[in-house]
Amino acid sequence: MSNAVLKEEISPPKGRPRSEKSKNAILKATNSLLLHKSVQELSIEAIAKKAKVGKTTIYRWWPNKTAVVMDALINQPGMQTPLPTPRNNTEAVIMQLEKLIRLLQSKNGEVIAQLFSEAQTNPESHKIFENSFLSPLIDAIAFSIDRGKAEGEFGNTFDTKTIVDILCGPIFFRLMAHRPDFDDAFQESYPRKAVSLIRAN
Amino acid sequence: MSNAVLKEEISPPKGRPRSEKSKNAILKATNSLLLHKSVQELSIEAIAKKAKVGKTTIYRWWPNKTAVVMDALINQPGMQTPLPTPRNNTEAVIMQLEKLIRLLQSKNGEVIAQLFSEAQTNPESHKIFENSFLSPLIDAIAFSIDRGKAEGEFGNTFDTKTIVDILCGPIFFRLMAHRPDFDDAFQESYPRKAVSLIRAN
DNA sequence: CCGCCGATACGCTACGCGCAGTTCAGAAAG
DNA sequence: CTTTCTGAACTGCGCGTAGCGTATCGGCGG
Repeated sequence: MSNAVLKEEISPPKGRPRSEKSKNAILKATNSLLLHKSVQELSIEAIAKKAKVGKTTIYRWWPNKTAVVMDALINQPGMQTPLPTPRNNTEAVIMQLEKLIRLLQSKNGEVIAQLFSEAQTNPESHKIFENSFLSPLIDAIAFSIDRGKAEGEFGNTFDTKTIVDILCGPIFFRLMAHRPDFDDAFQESYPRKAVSLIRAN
Repeated sequence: MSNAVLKEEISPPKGRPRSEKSKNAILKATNSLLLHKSVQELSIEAIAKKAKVGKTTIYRWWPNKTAVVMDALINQPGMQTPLPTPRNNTEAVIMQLEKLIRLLQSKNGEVIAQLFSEAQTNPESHKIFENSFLSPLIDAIAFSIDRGKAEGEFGNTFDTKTIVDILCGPIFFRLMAHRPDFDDAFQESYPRKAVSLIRAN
């Protein structure tokens, strides 16, 4: 956080500084390669080659492939579009679900599904995926639900964590189990219906 | 299916028959290695070495690693325990969900999650996983739901496919996103509550 | 009934390939 | 002059394929 700034202020960086040019080249090359390859097919060597950069330069700054891809994904144009302010918590959750589905329907959705997969194998990757993607998503929805509970919009039959699972699980399940059905009709109808399920409870 | 029998009746197999001993050794070695390795870490070479079998013997009978692991998983003791006959469709679905969670809680659950992941990358693996695991599971639940709809136990707000997603999605999501919470309490409470959600609709 | 033949499976070894992850010497920035 | 970055070279592993000699089946001719 501001630690970095603080650190720089106290002790100005010694030695040669990190090359921003190389960093950008790596992220750009990664995004470019991901247009034609899956995350698993992607190799660090290919990234290094395309970015005209040594492999070491990549390994120095990222612990593994997942981290590189995650970074490339986030530092992409139009990734942080904020939501309009909702009128109530029910609507907030619906909009968050819609946003999630929209995101997963794009080319990036494929990449995210692959990162999710990678996370199943590698604990290190799991942490990165969780911290960079899953937790922010879940926390945001959980927050709206908690507030909705407090304000009487949602019932208390399920604990918040389970409600999040019930809302998000089907989205990921459909994406990963039968992607052909992950279509516009689903995006259109699912969020409202899913939320209506838990409104009463 | 019976095609195999039919084929044998028409043209009895020529040449040296497949060695059941090798087949069993391969499946056993696979299961054994999976106790300490992930599916992705598992190598065909390691299986061959442990089973004291030529690599070619494996490649001859299985198209890829996923197929071997899937086969090893199915041909495991206590894998096909039939369900007791339910009194109604609601109960049938509950029992199926309980069975699924129980299965995923065992060591096999980890392996299945990894196979699910592998399926995201490789279309070939996806087909195998779908045919051997996902489809049977989904079809069974869908059948109960359809009958439940016809008999008035369930409503028609959601189409059957979406209901299956709503019931199964959270299970896989919790397994893959935050396994620590995939515990006994979840197994105990989730199926009944989840089904109760869709009873009214 | 015996023994050979074609067909297929077997275990084994070896190969080329691609990628992971590390080492090293030197260049670049302060 | 010190610190850090950088790319090339190196090591090791596993994949998937090919070829060798051997084992085991059914069928056929003697």
